[in-house]
Amino acid sequence: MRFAHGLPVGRDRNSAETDLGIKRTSMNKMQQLLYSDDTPDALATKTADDTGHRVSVLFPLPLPKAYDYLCDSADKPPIGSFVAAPFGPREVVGVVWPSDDGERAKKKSKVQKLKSINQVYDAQPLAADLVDFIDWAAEYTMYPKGAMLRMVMRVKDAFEGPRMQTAFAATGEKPARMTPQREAVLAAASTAPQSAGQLASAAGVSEAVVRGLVGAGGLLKVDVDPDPPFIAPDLLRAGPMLSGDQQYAADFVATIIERDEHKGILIDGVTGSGKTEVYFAAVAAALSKDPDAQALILLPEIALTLPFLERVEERFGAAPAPWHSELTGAQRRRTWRRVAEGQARLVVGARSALFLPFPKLKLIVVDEEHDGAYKQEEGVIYHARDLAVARGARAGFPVLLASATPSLETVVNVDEGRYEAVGLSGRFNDAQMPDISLIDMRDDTPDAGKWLSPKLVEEVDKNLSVNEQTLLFLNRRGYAPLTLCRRCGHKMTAPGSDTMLVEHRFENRLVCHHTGFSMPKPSVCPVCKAVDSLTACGPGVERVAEEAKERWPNARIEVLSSDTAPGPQTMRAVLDAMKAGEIDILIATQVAAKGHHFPNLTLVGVVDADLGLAGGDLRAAERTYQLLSQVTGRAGRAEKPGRAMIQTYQADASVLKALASGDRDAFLAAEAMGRQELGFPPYGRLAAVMLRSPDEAALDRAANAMRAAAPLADGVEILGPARAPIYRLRGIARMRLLVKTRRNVNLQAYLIDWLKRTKPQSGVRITLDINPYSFM
DNA sequence: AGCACGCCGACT
DNA sequence: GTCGGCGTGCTC
Repeated sequence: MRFAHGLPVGRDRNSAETDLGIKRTSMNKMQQLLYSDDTPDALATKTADDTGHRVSVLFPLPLPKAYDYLCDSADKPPIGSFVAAPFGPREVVGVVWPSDDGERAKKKSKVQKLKSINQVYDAQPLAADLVDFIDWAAEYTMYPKGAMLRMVMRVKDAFEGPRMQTAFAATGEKPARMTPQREAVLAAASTAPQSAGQLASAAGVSEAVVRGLVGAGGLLKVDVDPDPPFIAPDLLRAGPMLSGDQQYAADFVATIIERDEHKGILIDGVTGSGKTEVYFAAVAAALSKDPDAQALILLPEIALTLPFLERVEERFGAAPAPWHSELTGAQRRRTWRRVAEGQARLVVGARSALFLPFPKLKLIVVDEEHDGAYKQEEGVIYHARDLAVARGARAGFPVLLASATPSLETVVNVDEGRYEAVGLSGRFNDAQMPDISLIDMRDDTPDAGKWLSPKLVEEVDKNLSVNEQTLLFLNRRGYAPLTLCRRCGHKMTAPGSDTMLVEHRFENRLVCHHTGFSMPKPSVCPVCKAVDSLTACGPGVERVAEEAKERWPNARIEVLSSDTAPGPQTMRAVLDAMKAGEIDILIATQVAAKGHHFPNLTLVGVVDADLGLAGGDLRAAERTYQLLSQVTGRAGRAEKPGRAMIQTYQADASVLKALASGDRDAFLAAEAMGRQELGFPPYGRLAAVMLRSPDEAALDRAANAMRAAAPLADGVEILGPARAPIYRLRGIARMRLLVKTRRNVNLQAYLIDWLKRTKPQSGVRITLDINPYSFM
């Protein structure tokens, strides 16, 4: 794929088809199903209104279908309404759902007594496109519909509307008897209504004074909404001047928004090329078009920082509604409610923001679309970028994917004409791309117990001598990734897990990065009892920092990783110090790779480029390219191009050669060819079937039985079962089967058929991961 | 997800 | 003889 910069690439095709399109399944028609063409097919969203006062209700529980209830036919709640209904021995809040016609037909033959709905909530019903999306996403990911609905309803009781809080507002009248205390309270209340406690503390008096003023007529009791509305984005506010490329891209996107149709659109441009301004313009266009329209900007969790929110505020004169894992309960409720009302028009959020109850979503932007953080790996497993595209395709609005290093999936979608693409060239302020070179560690070997090659050391020396900053990148937290007994060879692992304990020397502890387990570093080997025999093997950032401090005793050296000892504020402080030029050498994990601009950083050293290539899952090379391209891109500034040195023992690896030559498109083409030959995504479909059990023998039996039960089908290949790379985790053993199919096979239908033929084994749990990214 | 039903160990 | 462990199954 090559982009003529400023020109849209990709044949025009009207189809809103994505790779995610799947057919509704009908169990006994396997042949038809398995080889059906891929066009997505509208799921039934129409109301089967023939049955008067009967409604289906879906509960936010891991249940695959909705349940039928009676209701007063006079005020039958529309689809999407929140209702409370008796369910088993208790009452549960659910959502009125489209009834499944097939299910209904079955039931009509049976006499069935239905219970009645208890209550219909006053809240705005969920939008039809969200209901449709939940149905589709459940079918695609193979999770029960109710589990998907739970993603929408995770904010407890938010649909009940505001729990009004009592506040006191100044009436404007002064009671006859005034005191200094009363004056102070009235002064505090004159700005905005506040609670008795707030007024009392603002005035430095007791709450008795506040209550007294109510009786005396100076204050009035009012109910206030505890969730203040969001300030509307100012759509007329002028953004910065756009470059020619940016303007072209913005206009191109605006045309598609104007046409009100779905398109996946890749915004392709290096860091600093101004992708953000292009999609800000798109947001403005989408929101201007319709006064009720809403837009969502998705970011990988890690990029969702205060600086980004401030940038949005600067552009639109108002902070967006935020959505991420760090929000407090109250903040979460505020965003959820205001989004549901349509009041919050611009949301900036992490992947789960996709499940907010937008009544009129008209645009989704997926920034850093290649980022692995979009893949939810726990609970309901889904890929937010893929679901975002599917949501836009089904609801008929555009979805923008922005990246400097787009995923192969997206690039192939562009090449095959399913997505559009606009390219941005050049860096802001004419900053140059860094000069990247490889250091072959076989020729340029560091001394024993050291990790920096002579060449890299020499470059750092040069940089120090001209007072420019250096970033040494190593994607490994802690001091050493492996702790080994020199006498008996025992490797320290977490209890019940096949995970190595990582030494963290700041805290003098051994830590498991997978389970969270940690222990003080023992002085005796737990197996052979040898004293002081435990040895640190391999480097982490702390160890490289130790080496750097030894080598450059006069340089200002800092370590930065997600667990830099004293706490999260430290991270901010280190980043600020780096920006301010108060650090000469920063040794960091990937937390430093994203979204920070260090003006005096001119040298980036990648300590171990081979780290991400080990293990060899299908996306290892791609991820390495993306990560290292981002990290090395940190080097350089307007007046002076930066340089990056990549240490590797695999200097012939095509990924690294492509990085050094800057030929991204050649790398992608080679990578695509490799995937195509093997039939891996995006040229084939892949699903992981994971089995877990505390009982290893039972797990083995179950996995083999499952393999044996796999139906033969043309274009379907079963791989495994194989033990997970981390076989035991927290006392649970895990095995995996992979299903690889041709692209025209309905993978979900195959899996349903397979699972039907598999006897459930007691104590063995099965989870499915459609299009897996993690193979741990 | 809850919650009940149901079938095997250590207690009044 | 009961209290209670959590495996299995159901909820319109």
